[in-house]
Amino acid sequence: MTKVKPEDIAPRAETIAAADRLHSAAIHLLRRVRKQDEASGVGPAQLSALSVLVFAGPRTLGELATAEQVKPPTMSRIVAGLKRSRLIEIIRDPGDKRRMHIRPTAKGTRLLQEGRQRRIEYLAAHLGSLTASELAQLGAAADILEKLLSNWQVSPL
Amino acid sequence: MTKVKPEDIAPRAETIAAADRLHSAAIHLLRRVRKQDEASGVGPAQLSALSVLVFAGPRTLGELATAEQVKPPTMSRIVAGLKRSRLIEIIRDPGDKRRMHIRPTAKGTRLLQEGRQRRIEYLAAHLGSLTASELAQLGAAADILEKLLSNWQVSPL
DNA sequence: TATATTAGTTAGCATAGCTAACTATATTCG
DNA sequence: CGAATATAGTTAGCTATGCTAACTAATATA
Repeated sequence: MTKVKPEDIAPRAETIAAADRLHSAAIHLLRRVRKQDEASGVGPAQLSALSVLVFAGPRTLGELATAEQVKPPTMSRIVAGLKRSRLIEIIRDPGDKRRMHIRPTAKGTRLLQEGRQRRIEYLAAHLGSLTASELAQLGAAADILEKLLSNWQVSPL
Repeated sequence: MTKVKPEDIAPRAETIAAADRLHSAAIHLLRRVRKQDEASGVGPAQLSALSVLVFAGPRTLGELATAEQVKPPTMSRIVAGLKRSRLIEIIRDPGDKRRMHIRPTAKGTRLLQEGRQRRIEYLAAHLGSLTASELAQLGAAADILEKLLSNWQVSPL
């Protein structure tokens, strides 16, 4: 009864197949939904960062970069774009002048929620053709994935 | 007994919730997996186009653009990059000199399969912490999604 | 206080998306 | 047949998003 770590287990055929199909489905799903987001006139990276700010609250630039799995210079430019469009505002940290706290403006919050609305309606219109059981399965899968992703340690390079 | 089209149905709360969680899970999953693909030294758009060529067979540039939901100039550049890296080769159509048939080289096929291997091992190592039941649910969800996506009519603009 | 660390920016490069305008080839129609 | 039209792909030029390297400014530490 030897104990093995996940990384040591040679993936079984079903695992491989599930991983592959999941990957493919995720790519194709996002391609479709992404098109809806274009209507907002804001790029995907900006939209995603804004979404963090709206749903998880204000963050510093570094925190946002970490949350979005992006390097600071990249986030710096994303934030600059959001600021130019007046979707966020920057509050200087009173205690540490190097830091900036970034938070959505009312306009930013509105834009994000409208986008969400649009995306949801689009997706839901298509999910509507599924049976209740299928829909439930998708919801369950999403939950399993999110749970999995939340303790998914990114190996330090 | 009035008949309604999917787009006319106001999405129910569960549908909205499922759509949202699905979208979020897909985004986060792909962010992780994408990192693995970087090891190939080929960008995501090139990798995705190459994958079509390897798994669905040779295609013209226009067909590839359609398959990848991208405009012809974009695909033109993606193909140029793949050619520069000698991952594909171009065969001129004998009957119509405007057309090009694009097919993977042995190197291209190898690179794609190695990438798939790497991605699968990575994903599978993490999926391995799931129970058999959870894994089965993910696989089922992927199938439902792919089925849904395959008859997902993109509304003509 | 001098040094090191941390937060964020700037510059410069590559990929990827778009539209508009182009070339070259095929097709259609008078 | 030949002119007009349609189709396949390319080129040029814009934006957005990713990176690394090198920088500034501020804070923390020795």
